[in-house]
Amino acid sequence: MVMDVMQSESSSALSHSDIEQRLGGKIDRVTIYRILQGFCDDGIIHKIPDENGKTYYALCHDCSEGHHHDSHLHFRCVSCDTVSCVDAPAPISHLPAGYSMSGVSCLVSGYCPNCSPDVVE
Amino acid sequence: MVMDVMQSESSSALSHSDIEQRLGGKIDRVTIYRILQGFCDDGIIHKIPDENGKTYYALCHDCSEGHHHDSHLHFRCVSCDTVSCVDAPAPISHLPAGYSMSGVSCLVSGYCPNCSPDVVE
DNA sequence: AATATTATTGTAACTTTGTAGCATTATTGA
DNA sequence: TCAATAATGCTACAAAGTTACAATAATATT
Repeated sequence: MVMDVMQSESSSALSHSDIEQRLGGKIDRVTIYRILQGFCDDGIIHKIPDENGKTYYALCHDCSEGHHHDSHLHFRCVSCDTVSCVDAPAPISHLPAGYSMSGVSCLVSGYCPNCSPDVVE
Repeated sequence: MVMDVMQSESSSALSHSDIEQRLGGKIDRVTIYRILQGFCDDGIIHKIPDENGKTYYALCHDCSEGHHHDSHLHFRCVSCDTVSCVDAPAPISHLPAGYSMSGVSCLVSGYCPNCSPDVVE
């Protein structure tokens, strides 16, 4: 059921309370946490903390069994205020000497295609 | 006093509770929040949410009055578990068509120079 | 089929983080 | 000195997670 909710809104990431609301109390708060935790462990969904520490969860179309990339972009639209996965490569060019990289989590803010000034015209 | 604490540990970012501890109860919890908030507004420190939504605060050496860059890297060392600012440029190369960017917050995980396998040898 | 075992869920309590409101104390200015 | 403004402390509150344990459901075993 949790997966259904997430797929129904596949383009944007949902917070725990979003999911809870959409399930209308049919599944307990704690159970939802556990299920999301499980999905994360299995690499089925991404956990995305925003600038204020609020966390969102999103399915990733690119990520399937075996092929899971942790280091890709997440995007928050400052207009429609949705968070989503963006199909873009790991963005780090090079780090200063001495640093090695094992993962990246990156949240970009701006206008999404729907809310982009061009489109709104 | 809050600034003193942050400068004394200038290389790594501190959480609110870190700061609270180091002040040993001399300043109230809420006041610390307010001071950190103020520093953030003034662009003196950075607010850095980690992968788990826990937020850290860090001085940035590069950022001074007037010259404040929001879009730069933060780094968490998976070994010594410290969070810090990294002197690297805004890392986003290019976004898919339709997206526009106004800000980036990026947290890289890996080994810091101190904990790097080479150094530990 | 009946029972034991294991995994999932629900429930309540608790911790942590952050915020809001208001009284109290410092600071500044006239 | 005394009013006005700002900064601090304190209490209470809300939201987000976690933990522990009881209750249900699902599997397995005989």
